[in-house]
Amino acid sequence: MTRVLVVEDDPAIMLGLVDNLEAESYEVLTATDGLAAYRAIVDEKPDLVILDLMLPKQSGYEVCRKARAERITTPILMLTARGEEGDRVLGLDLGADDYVTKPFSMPELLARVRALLRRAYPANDLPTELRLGDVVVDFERYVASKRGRTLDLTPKEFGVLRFLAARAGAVVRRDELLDEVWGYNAEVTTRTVDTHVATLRAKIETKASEPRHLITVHGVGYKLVL
Amino acid sequence: MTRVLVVEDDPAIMLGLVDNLEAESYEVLTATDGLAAYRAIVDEKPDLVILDLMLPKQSGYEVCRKARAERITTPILMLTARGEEGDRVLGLDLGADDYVTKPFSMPELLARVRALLRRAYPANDLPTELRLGDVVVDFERYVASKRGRTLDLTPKEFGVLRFLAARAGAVVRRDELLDEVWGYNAEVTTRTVDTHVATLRAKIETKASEPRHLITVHGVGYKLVL
DNA sequence: CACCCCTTGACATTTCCCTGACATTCCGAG
DNA sequence: CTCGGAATGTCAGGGAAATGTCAAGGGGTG
Repeated sequence: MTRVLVVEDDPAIMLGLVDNLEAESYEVLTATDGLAAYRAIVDEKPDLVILDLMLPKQSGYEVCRKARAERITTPILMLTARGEEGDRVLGLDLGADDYVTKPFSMPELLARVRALLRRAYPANDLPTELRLGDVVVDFERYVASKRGRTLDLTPKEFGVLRFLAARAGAVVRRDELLDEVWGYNAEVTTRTVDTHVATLRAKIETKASEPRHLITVHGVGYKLVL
Repeated sequence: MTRVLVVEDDPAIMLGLVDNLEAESYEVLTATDGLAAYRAIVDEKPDLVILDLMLPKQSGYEVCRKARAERITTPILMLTARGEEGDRVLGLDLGADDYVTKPFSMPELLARVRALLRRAYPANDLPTELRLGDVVVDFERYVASKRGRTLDLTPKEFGVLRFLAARAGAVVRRDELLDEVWGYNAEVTTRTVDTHVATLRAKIETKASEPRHLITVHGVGYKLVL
């Protein structure tokens, strides 16, 4: 079962979080100050951490920084209050993978938790390999080739291709791609997705102007046809 | 018809909410204090509650907690003011399903209402597939074919067809189609619907002048006959 | 510093949507 | 049954919106 560590000193918020996370059938661990949080991360190795920024003894981003310094890659979702605007950027810099500002809506937070888990542990529903005609992509090793020739794909291109492959055949909207590949609060235009699809086409399609695999569905998004 | 309970003590905000909700053709109930709100939730069993946080007699927070304690699962959308972001507001996860902060944008609020209702009552969902004689439509892949030959349908055509399919056999009025397919505040003539039905007929009917599936019900709307 | 990747903006191109005009059909009144 | 008005069918053009394309610039990294 997926284990989530919640670090929060406000009892009311803590209660809400625990209830809702348990309702989604996560196993929930708790901590109410920074030092305990860090110990829990190290000792319990949760699958995900929800970390309040303002904490007794040691702030959330201290915890975050320390964990990252120790090469702990557990995904961290930071909770920030509205006034702490500048901090949120800092939090992301220090290694948090996403953040939400308080007061937050529970459905949104749960959605982000799911998204983070999906991105961090892709083994579950993302493919490790893809074959498209004469193109072979190995998502684990980040290697791709076409007729034996190496294809240089960028990380984002791998990400886009992989997510499209996970839903092969179905249409994926641009904002879904942004949420999953770029992260939930990437401040990026949906047009960026188009460019990446374009460069992907240039690399994997035989004729980029007449794509046979990376298909545009006007007004909706893209789909990958095997 | 969907019934929405609005709990708000400020007459101006109340009026705006009621007007807009009724314009979206919800049936609107009202209450102006916490006690009346709780009674209304229990007695009237609305499909959704829009609940102001600061209320006379009993706060929205209290109402929410009491309702949840009684295992009432009606979706609750909490209204909070910007200044009220004390601990109590932050604790709203004790049962509210979503919140918006005042001042809020009406389109956003309406969007959240729709989202909550969709999540809470996923009953009359849209079909993912449709078979009409020799026509097959896959709404997920956005693919349609007739006797194996690909049919090029536009997004709006998919939308119209899908909604008609959801109510297969029943007559759907033009304004219903506009609301569902085009969106609630689309500024479009009902005649536009006719055009799209016409193009759909040209594509999926064997003889467009004698439709066997997309049937006109004079003076009312259209219906899809399987 | 040089390189790579990402992002964005401008511009070109494609696709689709809406409207208006006219033709046709439907339905109720007489 | 016939007629007239209203509703619907049909069609094509203007224009908006979505997407394709390309190049330039910024930020990070080695």
